[in-house]
Amino acid sequence: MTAVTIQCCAPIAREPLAEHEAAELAVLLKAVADPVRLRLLSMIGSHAGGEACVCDLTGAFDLTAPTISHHLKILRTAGLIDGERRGTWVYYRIVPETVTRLGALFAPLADPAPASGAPVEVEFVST
Amino acid sequence: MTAVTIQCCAPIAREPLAEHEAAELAVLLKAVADPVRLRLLSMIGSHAGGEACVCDLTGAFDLTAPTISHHLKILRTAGLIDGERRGTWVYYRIVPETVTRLGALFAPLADPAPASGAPVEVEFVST
DNA sequence: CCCCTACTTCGACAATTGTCGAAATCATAG
DNA sequence: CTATGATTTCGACAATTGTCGAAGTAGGGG
Repeated sequence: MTAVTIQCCAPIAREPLAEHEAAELAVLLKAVADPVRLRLLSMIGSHAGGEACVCDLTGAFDLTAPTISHHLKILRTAGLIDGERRGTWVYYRIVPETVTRLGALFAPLADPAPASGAPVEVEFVST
Repeated sequence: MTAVTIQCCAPIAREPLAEHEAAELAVLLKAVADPVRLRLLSMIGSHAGGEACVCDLTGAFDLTAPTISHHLKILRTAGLIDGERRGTWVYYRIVPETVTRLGALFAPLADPAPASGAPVEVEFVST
């Protein structure tokens, strides 16, 4: 099952999110909004070779295999990771595009007009 | 105003998240992982003057005032917005440090790992 | 072939969450 | 002081979610 690759939405504080954009993003965010899944994601991403098999992951948790599998499925469905079976083991790796998209959503809030594709600089507005 | 950067946690794919870090971040992410709250956040952030009163927000939803208030409370408790009462109305504004912190979590993943398997290509998806 | 290990799917259950209506609080106007 | 409008708190309820054990699929080795 391969996931949807959606791309949309300027940084969250730039302009009001449309209803359907918000709904889409919420699915993605719900997928990361869990301690177990956050750790799974970071374990997979930082694992040597950029991938980890389920057997590398389950040991780190006090949870049963079905539960870990359930969380991995949610991450996969959201398009955050991608799994591949090689022989006995199933290997997961991060889908960088999706993670990057999340990063862009919460990009530093700047004044509404850096115009071109130039990098955005952080600027805090003082009250 | 000084640009405070709250630090916790390198980008998610950099190193395994500690259990308590994951728990903490999950609270923050749960706060944004809802369509209504995402829209609230973006409406507040992109509103003229950088702030919006509750009365500016409720009209955009098909929800009752108590429900909007509930969502605002969750955002506030998570440290994503800050509210201030001025006369009859309550004004909310974004707390940029917290939003920035989320952005840093999903910062573009650099070189994932010492080549041991297939390399991961980092691609930037822009809107 | 049968078994064993790795992983996923299924069905059930308790805990959490989003929503509402009713009632409370808070500030201004009369 | 009372009335009115803006917002929050409270209590209840249905829907969603995280977890488990049991059973299913897939691959490798005797």
